[in-house]
Amino acid sequence: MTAKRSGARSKRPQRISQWSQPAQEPRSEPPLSRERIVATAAELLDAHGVDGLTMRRLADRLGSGVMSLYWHVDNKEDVFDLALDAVLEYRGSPQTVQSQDWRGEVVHMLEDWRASMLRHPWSASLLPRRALGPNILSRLELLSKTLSRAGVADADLNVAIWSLWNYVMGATITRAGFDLSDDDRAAAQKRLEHLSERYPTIERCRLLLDDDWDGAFRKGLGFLLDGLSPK
Amino acid sequence: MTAKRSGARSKRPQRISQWSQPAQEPRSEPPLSRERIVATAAELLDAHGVDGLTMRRLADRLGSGVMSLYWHVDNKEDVFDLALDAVLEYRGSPQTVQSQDWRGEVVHMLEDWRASMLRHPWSASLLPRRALGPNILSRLELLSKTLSRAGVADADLNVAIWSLWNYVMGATITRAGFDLSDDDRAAAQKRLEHLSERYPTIERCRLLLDDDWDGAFRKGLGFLLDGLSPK
DNA sequence: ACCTGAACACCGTTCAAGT
DNA sequence: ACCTGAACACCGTTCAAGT
Repeated sequence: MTAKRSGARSKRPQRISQWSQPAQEPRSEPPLSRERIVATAAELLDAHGVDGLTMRRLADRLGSGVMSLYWHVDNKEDVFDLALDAVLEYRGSPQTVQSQDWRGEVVHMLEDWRASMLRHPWSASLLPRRALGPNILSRLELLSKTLSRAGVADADLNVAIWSLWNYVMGATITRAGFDLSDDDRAAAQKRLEHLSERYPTIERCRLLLDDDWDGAFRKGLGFLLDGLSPK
Repeated sequence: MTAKRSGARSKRPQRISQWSQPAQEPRSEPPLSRERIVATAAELLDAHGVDGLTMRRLADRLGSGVMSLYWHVDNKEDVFDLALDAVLEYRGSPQTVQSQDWRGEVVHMLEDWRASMLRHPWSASLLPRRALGPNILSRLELLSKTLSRAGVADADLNVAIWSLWNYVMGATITRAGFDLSDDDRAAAQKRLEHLSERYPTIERCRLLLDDDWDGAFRKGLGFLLDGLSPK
């Protein structure tokens, strides 16, 4: 259904006659597969960002013709969907013991969620309008189960889940977007200085200069969980 | 600096000789301007979505050559940045009286923020990696001022602001993304039914079918504000 | 079942030039 | 100061065909 990241198997065919291969690509490629396509797409996205992913480049890197991709994949949108979900595979504690510390569990899960996406910043900018892949659904399921066990009533569960989801997605997108060059930072700073009479409060609390993103994420999540906690 | 939405002035030149105009576009266009470009871009985005905005189509609709746009605008990215900020102009209560109900004020501001973006769903998908335009900064400034007046200490202000921002942006992006056709909804539903043994909790609380987005937004925001309230 | 090249209908932007 | 057309180096995808 989606990239299971089974790793490209290295069962390479290896039948190269000495001269028929025109000294182009000595490495013989394993056969094309959905998994290889998605993994390579993620590499390309890591290296060149969202705009750097091109069906032609993807095919190039896979050593195939462009149109070969379309046998395994519907279209470029499909590649994006699969790449996003692939990055979100959850490798949490395999057998969660019935812990008493549900808050700690939730915080851990959501910090991992955010960290997984920030490792591949393009995933944040892919979030809008993308479908919920199986890995995302798994994470949502685990979150739901934990909250439910913690005593959140079914009637409140949806609000709790969406609130946490919203918070995490907003934080991740924002953080990924602000992970700019120092030049950009300096420019923003300069603009703010110049306009400090227009945005005095922002200027005073140095909103745009605070770079303790991780701390702010944890603290705000704490506040949200305070509000969500079953009474 | 950015689109002030001053409205296209209608000081149209009006010097059309009867035959030199080859019966193409009878309407004589007002001169090109940053404002007109941004306003027209927003129209195009409303009508055809993010992928529907093309420099060529934009120029067409403005009755100019493509390259004329580049005199007023750096590039396509620039157009996106300007369009996003243009949609976020805040027309709130002009002279806020020193209200006692800071919570009500914050809720109103953030609901308006979300509503403004949902009126133009493309704005949500434009959020990642976009710069903070003057209208966004104004909204952040107003939010900061209100929280500060409400008694949030400067030391906690950044966390409070970013938490609320994250929540609103996450909620807006999610909601805009889920505003799909009924077909998509039905498909998601079907997939979930089929996989209900894999995602039992999600299935049980009908997470993906609950469509009281506004209510969920308000409730979750309430929880977050509970946590953020100065003690 | 899987892969391919040619072709189509587009893109954003550079450049050298016009007024 | 403002606008332009031609040209460049790309795109994603259809199609008819190959093995």
